[in-house]
Amino acid sequence: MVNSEAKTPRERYRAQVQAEIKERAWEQIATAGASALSLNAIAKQMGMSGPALYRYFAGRDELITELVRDAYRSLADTFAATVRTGSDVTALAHALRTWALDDPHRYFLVYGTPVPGYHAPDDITAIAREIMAPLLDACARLPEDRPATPFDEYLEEHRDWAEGHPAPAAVLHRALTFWTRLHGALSLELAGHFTGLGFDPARFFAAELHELTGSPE
Amino acid sequence: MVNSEAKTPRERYRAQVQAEIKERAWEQIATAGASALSLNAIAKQMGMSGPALYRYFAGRDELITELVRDAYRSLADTFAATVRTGSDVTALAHALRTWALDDPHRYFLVYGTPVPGYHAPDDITAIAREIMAPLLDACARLPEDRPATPFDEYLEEHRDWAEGHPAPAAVLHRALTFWTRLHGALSLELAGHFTGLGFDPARFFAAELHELTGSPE
DNA sequence: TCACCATAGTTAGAGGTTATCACTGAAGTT
DNA sequence: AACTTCAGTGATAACCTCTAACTATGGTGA
Repeated sequence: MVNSEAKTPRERYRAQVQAEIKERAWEQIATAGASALSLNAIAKQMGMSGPALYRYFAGRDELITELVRDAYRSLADTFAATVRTGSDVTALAHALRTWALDDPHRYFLVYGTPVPGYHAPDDITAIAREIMAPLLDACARLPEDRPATPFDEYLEEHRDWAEGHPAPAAVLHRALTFWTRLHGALSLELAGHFTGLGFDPARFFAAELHELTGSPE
Repeated sequence: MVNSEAKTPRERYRAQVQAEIKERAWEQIATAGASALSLNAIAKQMGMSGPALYRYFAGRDELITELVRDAYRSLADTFAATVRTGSDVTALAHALRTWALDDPHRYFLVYGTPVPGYHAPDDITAIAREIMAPLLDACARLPEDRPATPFDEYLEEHRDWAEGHPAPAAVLHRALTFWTRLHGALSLELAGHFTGLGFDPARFFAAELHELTGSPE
């Protein structure tokens, strides 16, 4: 998070303050959500006046964009670290769930309700695809024991997003459903739509995962 | 939406103003999202000063709660109307998608990122369950051609949320996955996570639906 | 018809926010 | 030692929510 490559003392100071701002911002987001993020409050917490923060971030939007970027980055790193241990798609799913439960607001910063005027910068969409890569790899290692569906064929002709990944369309399809189904279960759980329903969200998540991989529960 | 049952002229006027406030609020939400909803701006649009709105809503939170309630109500009515025509689970799914695409912000008001301090009143959770009923009915009419899973058995012992619905656990499971999977596909589509990926979200939605019902694509 | 009163809408203001501006003072550089 | 760069300041504008006190008006009971 902190750029320790900085040479001059000024750059190091700047990087450190910038990092502390982000840290406070994450605390605020974790407790009250992104919409309640207040530059003023952060400044006050850090013992300086409001406008001082504008030396470090052009405004609230830029700070949030930075946080969104960090959130994406964090998930991408988590996935990369998981796959580096030779883990399968199940481990990836649990890594996702752990990452999400670890800080639900961070999850919603990535996959939650979009801000209307906002469009993610290119480097963020690049990280989004970087997240996809380990998922595709893991899905490619799964046994292909399912009959090809019409959507598989369609996907074969619309596989731009795989960016040259050699996996067959059935694998792409599996990765896609992995993403959307686990997001469906996870986001509703995190948003509290399962509370009071009497069943354990973890078990439902596991059930969805098992149906995804085809392995017995 | 408008309470035309009002007796006195004052009540009718009041109901009408209240309805117009909500209408303007929906416009604002549609263009700038719920977080950008401004009572002041609504008042100015309606040609009156800010504090006047407090005669109609106790505050911003109450207005948003009302809008959330209306959104739930709208979805429940849409489902009820769909099921009244003797439609199956497929029609229900398309009704959901149409309803969501019709006003994405309304969808996110119901199923999107939760507001941190906010807890839905009882009558809203009641509508949420009211939404579940037609879905359970439709799923019960589907042929049961799948082997029972361990999660089915687990669900049999945790079926409080079905509220006395006679459907077997397999049906509950199906309704649950219907909900979460379609939400997963839909919410990612609405949030723009599929843009630039090259495939048609409608086709993916259809593919998920077909896998859900077991019918050929 | 007239007086009354409940209520819609007003202005003023407290306290919060983002953000810009001109300025000060200190740190690093030459 | 002089100079330049830049972090942080207070003042200010323009918003926001929400409260309080006041005015004006339309419906209603005597």
